Order: sequence, then structure tokens, then C-alpha cells
Amino acid sequence: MTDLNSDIFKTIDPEHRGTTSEEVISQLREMIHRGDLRPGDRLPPERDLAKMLGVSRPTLRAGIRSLAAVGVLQSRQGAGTFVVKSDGPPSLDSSPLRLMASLHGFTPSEMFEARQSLEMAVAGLAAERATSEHLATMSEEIAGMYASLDDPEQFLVHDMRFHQTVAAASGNRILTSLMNMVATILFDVRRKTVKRARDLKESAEMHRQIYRSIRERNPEAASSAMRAHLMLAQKAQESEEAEDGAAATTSDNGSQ
Amino acid sequence: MTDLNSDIFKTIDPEHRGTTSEEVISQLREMIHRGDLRPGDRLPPERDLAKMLGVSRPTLRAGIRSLAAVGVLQSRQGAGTFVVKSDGPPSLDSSPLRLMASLHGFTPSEMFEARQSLEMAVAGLAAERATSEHLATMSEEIAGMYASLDDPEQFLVHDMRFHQTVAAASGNRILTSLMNMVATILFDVRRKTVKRARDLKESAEMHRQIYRSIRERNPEAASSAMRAHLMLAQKAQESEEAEDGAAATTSDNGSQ
DNA sequence: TATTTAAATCGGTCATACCATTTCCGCCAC
DNA sequence: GTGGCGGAAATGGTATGACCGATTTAAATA
Repeated sequence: MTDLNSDIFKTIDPEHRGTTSEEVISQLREMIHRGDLRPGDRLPPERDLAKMLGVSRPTLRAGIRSLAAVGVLQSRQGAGTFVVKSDGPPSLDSSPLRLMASLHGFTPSEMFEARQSLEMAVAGLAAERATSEHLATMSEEIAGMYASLDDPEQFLVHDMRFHQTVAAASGNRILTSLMNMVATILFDVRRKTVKRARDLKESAEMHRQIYRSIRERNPEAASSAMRAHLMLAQKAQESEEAEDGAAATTSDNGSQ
Repeated sequence: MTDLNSDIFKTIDPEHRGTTSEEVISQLREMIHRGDLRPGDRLPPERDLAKMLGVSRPTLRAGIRSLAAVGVLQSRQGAGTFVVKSDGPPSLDSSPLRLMASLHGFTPSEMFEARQSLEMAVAGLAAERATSEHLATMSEEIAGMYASLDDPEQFLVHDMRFHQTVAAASGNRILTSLMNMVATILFDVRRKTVKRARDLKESAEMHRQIYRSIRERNPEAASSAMRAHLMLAQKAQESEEAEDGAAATTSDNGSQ
């Protein structure tokens, strides 16, 4: 029974004034929205900031921890607490999605499908906007793939960098972040299965087809090539896993 | 209910790789992955749980708060801490994305584009998998739109429910969650501008086109119709916002 | 039996102290 | 003068204990 209640938009009560720690979170978020805190900035020491906000240090720490959990702040013992500064594309923490996958029993194929949809979208956008630098990087990574046909681990590095470049070329950082979020969850599995991959040459060829479509500014072809590539990759991985023996590997180390 | 008094909770190893609170997070996450904690379950009281894990209560609270910040746990004063149980589709917290938008200066058009890509993807999948119930719900919502042509607020409710139904029909909960995440950020803006919307009839018609394409099991047409719908919606909203700083003619103008 | 009330439960907050790590500046040797 | 080196200061991490407020539960009363 799928219920489709319309109240999915949890209005977080801007004027909540509920718990004190929530008030702290609101204060800090407000500082970020107003621009008082910019990426890379360092927050005042907890003891001082607590006094400024008129709360105790544990309460302030609770607020800081909440924002740190979602990847906005980062605390380093002895150094201070900083607003996360991402040099490259902004990254969302994937642990929420990972836990949600456990809680609701997401299947790998469902994740693959989500990744496929996202990658197809960014591939299409990349075909419209890729700069010459992006195209050059893609070409280099493909060359790296051909040079690593006998080294699956190294091949995977170039593979990921290629997809990363395509995402960057799409010019949409939101889609890029979401894509990375999903890709991160699938990464562990990929790394395990890629060691016995046997069709690296074909994979490299498909990447080259994606690259050509992007270079020729053909969004539909790029999307389609990406779809074909990922469908094959999924198929390959599933057949690899079928050979394994169905080990319930619940390796859990994703603290990034 | 699962029995939580057994040896499920092993004490934290003295040799903790990272900080103690991170170890607590790992422990809790592991319980969820293993299925010891399932949606709706209630955690032991903090004082007890802290003793079981061999940490102090503040440290345990830090871990709980981190997981609560990403939407996995929820604490209610006086009641206890619970594993979040979502009746409908699982929902990811959108505040991380919202803060990231502030930190990196995401433009509304970038968000619109992300939403468009996600909605196109789910529309295509919905065309492949929508059940008769889904189709019936979509049809009802469209009827509700036509019945609310003179009530923009009500129209928006049916609008959102329609998109929600399409997402549910896609059968991919990850994409649905990501879509909701992005849509939530855009919601506030939409609610403000929809009050002066003037092209509701055309909007309803485009929804109907999406519905028809899904019913006819034509993924490409569904995606395409969704793209057209959202492009028009974006255009309409941008023109609305452009008028905000200028003349205040909020009359029966019917252009667009 | 139903309603009210009181006690137990439990998360939220505060204050304080101490520990672990990092940073930075002054000191000393070269 | 320069460069390494050590220690003090700064700063986040953890622990203990206490009290408050909200919630739940169950007993007591009408």
C-alpha cells in the first residue's frame, strides 16, 4: 500500500524556538546564509562562541555536531572548527543515503538505476557545455584506460576520473553531487569485482563512444552511450557476483 | 520488538582508530546495517546505552545527534530515541543541500535544471512501470488541477501530488528521494510565485500530456513532456520574479 | 468505568574538570 | 642569520554529576 501523503515537505518551523540546540543550529545557518561565515572560515573557539550565543558549551557543541554531520562544518582537535571548503565540486555526505539503503532494503539494481539516470543526465548536459579542457581530460583518462587494460585497479581509477570529468563538464554541481553520492555507495562493490574484470577493452571502447558524442555536441547520443555503458557494467557486475557465492559482506568503514 | 538486552551492544574497543564518538556512530550504524535496529525501533535510554557501549553520556549523545542530523534517528524528550520510520517513500534531509547552495552560490536555474533532469528520469521510468493505481491517482490530481484553476494555492497542492505520484510510479525510491530533496529547496520560491500564476490552464494541460505518455507506456514521450512542462514552469517563474522589483500591476494580465 | 493525578522515565541543558592534539613562538645550536 | 627543536598556549574531545522539562505510565479517585 503506497501512501502518497502530500506532507513530504517538512516545514522545519523557521520560528520554532524549540530546543536550545536547534536555536544554535539556526543561528549558525543564518550566519552562513548571510555570508558571515564563508567556506574555509574558522569559527571562534567553542568557549567564546558559546558565550556569544548565550548557551553552554555542550549545547553549542550539539549544534556544531549536527552541522558537521551533514558536511557543513568540520572540527579538528587542537586546530578549530571550520566551514568546509571544497576545492572541487561540493560533496554531500553519502552516509545518510547508505543508511537509508540499509533501513529500507534498497537493492543494488535500484542503486544502479539511479546512478544510470543521473549519469545519463550529466552526459547530456556535458555534450552541451563541455569545454576544451574537459574534453582534453576525458581523452587523457581514456588513454589511461587503454594503457591499463592489464591492471584492473588502475583502470578503475581512470574510469572514475572519466565519469568525474563528465560530471564536471555538465556544469551542474547539484547533479554532480547527487551522482557522487550514489556512486560512493556503489564503489565498494565495484572495487571488489573489478579485480576479475575481463572486458576492460570493451569498457574503454564505450567510454570512447561517450567521449565522441560529447565532443560532437550530441546530447542524445551521449546519454544513450552512457546508458549502454552502464547497463553493460551492471550486467557484468551482476554476473561476477553470481559467481561469488553470495557472501553477505557488510563491510562498514565509510568515514570520509 | 527486538531484544536489546543481549550482547548486541559490545563495548567500544580501547583501541579506537578515530575519536570515541565516531566509534559510537560506527556502532550504531552497524546495528542498523545488521538489522538489530529497525525502523520504528526505540533505542535503550541514553544512560543505559552509554554504559553498554562503555562511553560517557555526552559522547553517546554526540553520536546520536550526528545520526539524527542526517535523518536516521529522532529523539523526543521524555519518550526516547527512535529509528526513523517513514510510512511513505523514504526522505532525505534537504538541509545539507540547502546549506551547500548557500555556501557555493547555487543559482535557481541550476536547481531547476537538476530537478528537471531528475523528473525526466522518473517520468521515463514511470512510463515503464506505473500501475493502474498510480495512473488513477495521476488522473485524479489532474482533475483536481482543472477544478482549481481559480485557486493557485490549491492548484499547487495537486501539482505537487501529481509529481509525487509520478515519482512513486517510477519504482525507484532513491531517485524519488533525491527529487524530493531538490524539490524541497525550490518549494518556498514556488509557493510565493504561484499566487500570481496566470497560466494554470496550460500547466494542467501539460500535466495531462505527461499522464497520457505514461499511460501509453512511452518513456521518451513522458520524459519529453516533463521537460517541456518544467521548462515552461521555470520560464514562468523567472518572469514572475523579474516583475517583483518593477511595476506592481497585479491585475488580470493574461500574457504568457 | 472514566477521569484525574502523581510518580517514574527519559531526553535536554548546564557547569566543571581534565585529556589529547595541534599550533605557534621563543630558544638554542649550528 | 638560519634552521631545527621543545614547550607552552590554544582548542576540540571526553567524562562526571546534577537538575529541568516533557512524556509516559499507572495508581488513585470520583
